[in-house]
Amino acid sequence: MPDSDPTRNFVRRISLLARRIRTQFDKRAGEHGLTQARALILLYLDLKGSMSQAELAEEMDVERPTMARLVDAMECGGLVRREVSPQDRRIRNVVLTEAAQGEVQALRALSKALREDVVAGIPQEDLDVADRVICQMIENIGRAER
Amino acid sequence: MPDSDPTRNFVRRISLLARRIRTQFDKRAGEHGLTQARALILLYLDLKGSMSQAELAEEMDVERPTMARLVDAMECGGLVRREVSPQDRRIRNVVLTEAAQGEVQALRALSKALREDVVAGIPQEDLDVADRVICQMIENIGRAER
DNA sequence: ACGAAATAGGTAGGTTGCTAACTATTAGCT
DNA sequence: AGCTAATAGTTAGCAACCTACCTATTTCGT
Repeated sequence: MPDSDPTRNFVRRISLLARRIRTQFDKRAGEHGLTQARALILLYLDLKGSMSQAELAEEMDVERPTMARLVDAMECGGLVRREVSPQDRRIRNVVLTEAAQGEVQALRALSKALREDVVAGIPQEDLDVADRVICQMIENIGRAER
Repeated sequence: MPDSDPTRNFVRRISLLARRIRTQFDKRAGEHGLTQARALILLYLDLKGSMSQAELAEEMDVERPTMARLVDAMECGGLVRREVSPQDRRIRNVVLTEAAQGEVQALRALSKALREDVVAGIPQEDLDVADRVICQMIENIGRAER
């Protein structure tokens, strides 16, 4: 960790990078009436077809109320439907509407393009190291939470 | 970038790490009635004595309305005071109250301890690489915004 | 000196996170 | 069968971000 000063260190840069990427994603996805979080839900549902809110929340590493709110907004926008699960009456399975399915390819392309912008000029081995570091940090912070 | 799938990649992990760190910081700082963002402002003001909102916003890489709102909350909590600048009538210099000054050492220690938890077991050379990668990404996303 | 451009702070509204707590349902244990 | 614990979804409230836009002040160029 190059900077030990809490006002100017790695942690702040991680947060800044995450925010900037999100803002840029939102901007690019805005033409589809989507944001990063919502786009991700679309992509997950496209992959898996139908998921409960709790499954989505777990996949996306967010809490259940967050997911409920996101799904609310998307249901209002006609992008997803909630269906009662035949196996368990607590569960609301979330599925894509036809309107949403038309967006998926564009979102994949958009996401790919943004990623390419973000990693431009960075050697693959450096990316691998950074990835390992981030994963270890996530693990470390998880341990610290106990 | 090891994962090209937008539902499961480095970008998501960056966001997750930032969020987890913040949540843990908030938890630890909560005993002082503070959150990460507010603590940072305190630390900046402790370093520099008095700063305008615009300066604070720039140092912390947030937008001015965000800073205004943070300072509002802290002013309400008796942690900072706003003073009109003698040089420029637009500017509100933000200064620490005495109550806030008593928190600074504790916040530094808390911040240091959390950082140590986050980087535990990671070799310094890996941390250096990761830092370089993050900085390059921030630069890349800045370029992509234009 | 005057007008245009830039800057500082502020308002309003939107988004996405979190926690605490609650109700309803299911799973597990005795 | 009955009770407890866990799970799914929801509500409420708080926090921190962003953008668009506005007013007031200062700076800059002519």
